[in-house]
Amino acid sequence: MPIITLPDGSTKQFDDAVSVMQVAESIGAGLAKATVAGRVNGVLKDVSDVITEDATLELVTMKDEDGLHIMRHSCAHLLGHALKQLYPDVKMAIGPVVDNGFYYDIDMSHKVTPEDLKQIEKRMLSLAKTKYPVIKKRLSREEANATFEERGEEYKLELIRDLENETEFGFYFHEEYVDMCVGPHVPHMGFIKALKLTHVAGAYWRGNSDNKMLQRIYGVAFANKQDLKSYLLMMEEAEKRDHRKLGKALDLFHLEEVSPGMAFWHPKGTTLYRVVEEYMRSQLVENDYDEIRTPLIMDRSLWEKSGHWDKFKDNMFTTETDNRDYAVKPMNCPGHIQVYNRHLNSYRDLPVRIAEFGTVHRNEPSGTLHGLMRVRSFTQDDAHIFCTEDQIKQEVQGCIDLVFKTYADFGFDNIDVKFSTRPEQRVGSDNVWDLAEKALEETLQEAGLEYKLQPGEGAFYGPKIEFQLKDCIGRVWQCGTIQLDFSMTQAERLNAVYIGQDNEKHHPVMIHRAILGSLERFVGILIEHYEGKFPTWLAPVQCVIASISDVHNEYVLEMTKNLKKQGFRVDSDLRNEKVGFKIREHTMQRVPYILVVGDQEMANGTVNVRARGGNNLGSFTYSELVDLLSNDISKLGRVVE
RNA sequence: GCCGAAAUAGCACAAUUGGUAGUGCAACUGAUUUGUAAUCAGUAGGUUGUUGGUUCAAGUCCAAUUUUCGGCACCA
Repeated sequence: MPIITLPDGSTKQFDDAVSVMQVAESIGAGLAKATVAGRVNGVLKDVSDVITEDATLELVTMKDEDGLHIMRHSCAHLLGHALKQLYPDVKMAIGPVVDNGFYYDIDMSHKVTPEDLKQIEKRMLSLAKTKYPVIKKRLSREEANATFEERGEEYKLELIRDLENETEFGFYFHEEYVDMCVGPHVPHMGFIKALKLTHVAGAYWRGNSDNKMLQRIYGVAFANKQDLKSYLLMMEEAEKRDHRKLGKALDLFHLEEVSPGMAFWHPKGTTLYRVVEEYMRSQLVENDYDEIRTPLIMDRSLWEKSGHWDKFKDNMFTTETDNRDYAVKPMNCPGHIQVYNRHLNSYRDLPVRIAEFGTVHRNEPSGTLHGLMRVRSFTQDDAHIFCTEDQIKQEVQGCIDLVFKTYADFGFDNIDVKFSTRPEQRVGSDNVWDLAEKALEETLQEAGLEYKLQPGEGAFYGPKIEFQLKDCIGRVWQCGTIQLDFSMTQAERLNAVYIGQDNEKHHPVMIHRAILGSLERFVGILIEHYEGKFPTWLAPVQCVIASISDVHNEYVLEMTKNLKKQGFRVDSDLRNEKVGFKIREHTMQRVPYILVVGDQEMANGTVNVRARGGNNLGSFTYSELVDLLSNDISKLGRVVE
């Protein structure tokens, strides 16, 4: 005699075991119709699942995030249903839910084209329209195997084989199509109203590159057509922010075949890049770092000692001369240890903070390159802190503070923090890893930061904290990183030492830390974050002074010269064009201020200021203009436009 | 690296079944002297990513290769 407690606290008593749907029906027909699934004692269940004992129950509808999730999962099954009808020889692998949609990995000889996607989508929608019921059954291992053997679903059979301890499997029957799933799923396909198959791509079976490559069909799905439409519109808008497009349109940088994955920075892009670098340099001074520069190319033996050669030799650029093998540096740390070791250090010197805008080259696999986000040549705002074990927490805390201050100055407040622990392939004893992981984790907790644990994702020499930002279409990129390293400084590696209070030699702990990470990537993210409408601080051109006709040119040139002398980035536009033409062009170039000079302005010794966005701010004298720009710049990226 | 797609003027894009490579913007020249998102006219610009093949004829078909795009695997 189960007593069901509903979210409002009310209870319902039933004489016998009762299904989620029966409870919904007992409340009302409308609710029953809208119910996708139930949350029984906090666990999602199908509407057909039976409750035998007292429980709390929440009915899940499409207004619920979980409802949407379930519908998307059912979309994957619907995709399977449609595919099997259109391509009977297709073999289904796995079909999970992802952000905004779902995918299904499939194996078949026919290569799915974008044209095919349209046909498959059409079939899915027409199947959904019939609102056929989804029937759930629990099958024994034998029945499950028999079902998939009959259908030649070799991937599903492998999945069953690997679920060694299970005796029963959840099966969902979609008319003639069958899929195995933990569920829950929609009670009938009428819940699927708005979906779109977006693209097809390759994906390895079980995410392992030794396995066969399957075809992965991606789709998005929403509760209704309106939501789907606004999502697609949002994606279109987001694509306009793409740093590769804006990089071209705003004349910031380009990439070309002669040097894949290595950017050619144009004058405007270089200005932007340099402002970012100068900002970081000012932070180094404020936080007691010493800036250094180390060679691009160093002897192979150094990389063998550091352990990089062993793990990354395939991804390193090498060169050879006078019978010596060299590697182009993929990291700055070995060079920094050479500088640390230039003299004997005392415990009194620690912590030693050594920083470099270090350009590194990594021969990344060709398929990974992506605009400025993933490149083969990039500059890290890199630093290494040599300290004692007692100083670790304080130093890591200092790095975390610097990360958040820096990101806020650049206008970012949405930052994901990840904590990555020991990987399988690593150097250093387990004792040392225990120590390092504990130190980082405790600092994170003391800082009160929310973070996600990534087991096994650490660097080969130590655990790391990562700071991630998102690009315009939701892809996540690692920027800042703090890594704790007890190994590199040891005698058998690069042998960094200091003389302790006890007059004995000790090896310091090394903290690897980058705030922006790769300057290239960070600039790429800035471009997308601001859609190229950089705050005045970062804008490659802060204002353009446009003459109305050539009688004003001399005045414009004089004003331009004066502003440049004050350190502002100013261009003049004296072209023989109408002012509307000039304004259009500089607006499209996203210049923060356009200063118009005509007879009036010349007579009054002013400029007319038009702000980006089209607001006319009126007439400004020279000193008023200087104030306007200076005030703007002093806010850095902490501005809301 | 793997799977799939793509590559045409500085940029954005056309080019029917294989049949003279075009348009817009930008550039250059001239006219125009302009008041807040495009003044008008003219000129020039290309071995269609590269290499090879099929064909009377290739931007178009085939092969190889490079790069880019979308994912996957990788990411010190």
